[in-house]
Amino acid sequence: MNGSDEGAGHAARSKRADARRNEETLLDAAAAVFVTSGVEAPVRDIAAKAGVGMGTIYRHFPTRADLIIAVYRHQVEACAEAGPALLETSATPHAALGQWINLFVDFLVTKHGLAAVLQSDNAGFDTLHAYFLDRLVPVCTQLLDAAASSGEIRSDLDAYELMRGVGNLCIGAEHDSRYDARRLVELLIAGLRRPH
Amino acid sequence: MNGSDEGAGHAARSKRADARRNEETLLDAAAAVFVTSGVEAPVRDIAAKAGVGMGTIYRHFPTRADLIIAVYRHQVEACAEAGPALLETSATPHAALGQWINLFVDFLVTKHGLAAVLQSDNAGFDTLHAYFLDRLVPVCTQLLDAAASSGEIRSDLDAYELMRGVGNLCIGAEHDSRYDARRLVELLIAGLRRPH
DNA sequence: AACAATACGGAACGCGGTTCCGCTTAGCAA
DNA sequence: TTGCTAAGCGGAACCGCGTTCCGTATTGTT
Repeated sequence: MNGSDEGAGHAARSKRADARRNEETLLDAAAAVFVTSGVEAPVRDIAAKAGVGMGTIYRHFPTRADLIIAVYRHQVEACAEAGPALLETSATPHAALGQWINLFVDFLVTKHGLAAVLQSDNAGFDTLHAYFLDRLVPVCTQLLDAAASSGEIRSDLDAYELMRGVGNLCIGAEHDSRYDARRLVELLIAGLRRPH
Repeated sequence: MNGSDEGAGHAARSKRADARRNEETLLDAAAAVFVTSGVEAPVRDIAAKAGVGMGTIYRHFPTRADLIIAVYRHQVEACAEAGPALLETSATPHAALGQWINLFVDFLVTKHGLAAVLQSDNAGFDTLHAYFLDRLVPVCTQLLDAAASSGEIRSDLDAYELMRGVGNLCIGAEHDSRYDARRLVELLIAGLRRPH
């Protein structure tokens, strides 16, 4: 919808070849650094890892959010697309919801510091926040609606709130062995069940 | 147990009068700044508000955690003490647990940024983390045990995990009107209910 | 009044994000 | 091939913030 291709699909050539190469390099470097040092790693580290100067990184990715989005876009897309698929293949909508949330939690928990940054109120991360929300809330809404109309869950919680709650529960899960975000999220989903 | 009085209760004189005055002033200033700018307000702001230099603030409160603890100690104590009280006055242990968690959530949600800082993995905040945990986890354990042995809830979640989860759910609740931490915490507690 | 001990203020340092500008290089045209 | 220009690059420099350090001021005691 934006970013890598220019839309009209013909004369999409505006970037110089070295620029595109550098963007690639930066994405790889950022991905690597994110794994080892988390998504809040110093910008200089990423630039160093990529072997480029500070200017280059800021030109390609004006905010850290842009970089994070670029690095994880594929996985977020995959998660978003898994929603409808799960709805079809799962026994019940509630099961689909549970599995999809699990997917999301796994994603967040394995990305060092991402959950924290997602909920950060720092301006500059709000485009990141917005991207995740835009992409995933509709999917979650669909699953939630399906589960609600099948009568399995209460319907007084909207997808936005659920997603934020799940995201929050994932914060800090990566370096605290006593804290299992998955379990708490399960509990939360269990709490959604309509009392019967 | 530490801090303001020297324990043995006789020759408790070690601090100079101006030092004690400054400590008071700093606490008041910090409390005020925390309200307006959150618990992550620049140290300089607090020093300025108190009308003291940087050295003074660091001498009295070597880490930000110390300052935060000092400012909120009374309220944390009150919360801790409310636990056993609620257990006696409430209809069921589960109800007591719910009310106590509510108390905790209200406390966190009204302290701008405190929940976030509580879960922060920054070294330097771990004494804050530890203080909250030391003080509140035993209380929560007591409530949880009571509710578990009365058969109201499943017993496979320990107090530590619950407290962390609740704390996490409170992050960012203060400036997002679409997100109601209390509701999600309720859901979590509902999820604790033993299926019957 | 003099003198330690204690405490104070704020300059200075380090780190990390961000900007800015002089230099380099890709891509094109003659 | 050679020149030219604009796109792109590197990294020094700047800013804000946490933290340290030390010369100075204050307290309380003799």
